[in-house]
Amino acid sequence: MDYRKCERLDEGLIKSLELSAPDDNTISKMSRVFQALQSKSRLKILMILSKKSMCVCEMVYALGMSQSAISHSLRVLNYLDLVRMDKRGKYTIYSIADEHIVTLIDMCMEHITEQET
Amino acid sequence: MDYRKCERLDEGLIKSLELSAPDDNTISKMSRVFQALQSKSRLKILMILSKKSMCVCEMVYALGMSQSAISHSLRVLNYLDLVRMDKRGKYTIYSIADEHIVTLIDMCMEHITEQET
DNA sequence: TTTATATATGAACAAATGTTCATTTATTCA
DNA sequence: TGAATAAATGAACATTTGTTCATATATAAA
Repeated sequence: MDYRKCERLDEGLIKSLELSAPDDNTISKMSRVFQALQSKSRLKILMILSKKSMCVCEMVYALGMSQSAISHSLRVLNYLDLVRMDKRGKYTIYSIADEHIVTLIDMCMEHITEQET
Repeated sequence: MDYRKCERLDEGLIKSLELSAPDDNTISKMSRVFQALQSKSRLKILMILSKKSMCVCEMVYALGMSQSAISHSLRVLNYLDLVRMDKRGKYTIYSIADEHIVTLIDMCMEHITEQET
C-alpha cells in the first residue's frame, strides 16, 4: 500500500513540520529520561526525594526495597541527571536534581487524576 | 545488614512521608504513562500530533515508520488517554488528548537542554 | 589493625517490550 | 457487487529491563 495516495496528505505541510521537529539525538535523550521514570521503584524514589533529601538507608526503610535495588535505581537516576548525589563520610545523600523533575511528575499525576473523573 | 541502625534515620519523619505518598495504584498508572513516553516512536508521534491532528497515513509519511508500527503505538497511546481518536469515514484522526501531555514533553525537553550547558 | 556500617556493582535470569510480517476488518467508490 | 484504500490486530522474535544474590569497596569506630 502506498500511503502517499491519502487525499488528506499535504506533503509540503508535513515537510515543514518535519523541519521544526527535534533532532534524533534529542528524542533519544528524552526517551531515556522517560524510560527512567517508567519504573515504579524509581518513581517512588523520586517522589520521596522530592519531599526530603536522603541517604540510601533511609530509602531502604521508607520504601521497603532492597539496598541493592535502590542503589541500582539511583545509578540510573544519577546517570540521567535526575538526582544529585553528595557524599558525606560514609553516607551518600541523594536529592532531586531540579524542579523540572518535580513538575514532570506533577503533570503526570494531574493527567492521571483528571482522567478518573 | 539492618538499615534501621542508620543514625540519620528518623522513623517518625519517614512514616509521615509515607502517609502523604500516592497510593500504589496511582504510581502504577503513572509508571504506565511514562512507559508509553519512553518509546522514541511514540514520542515522535506525540510531538508531531502536538503540532497538527493527523490520520495514520499522514504519520506514515511524516515519520517514515510502517503503518503497523504506528497503529500499534497509537493503540498504546490511546489506551493511556494520551491521544484522542476521531473516526471520520475511512480515516481515523488522532490528536493530543490534553495540554498536560504537551507540558510533560516540554519539561523533559527543557531538562535535556539545560543539562547540556 | 579488626569490625561494623554504608554503598556500589557484576552476573544472571525471568519478564516485558517494540517491531515486522501476515492477515483482517472497515469504509468508500466505481 | 468488487476493487481500492485506511486502519487494526495477532503471532513471533530479538532486545531490553529490573530484580536478586553475592561480593566488593569505602568509611568510621573500637
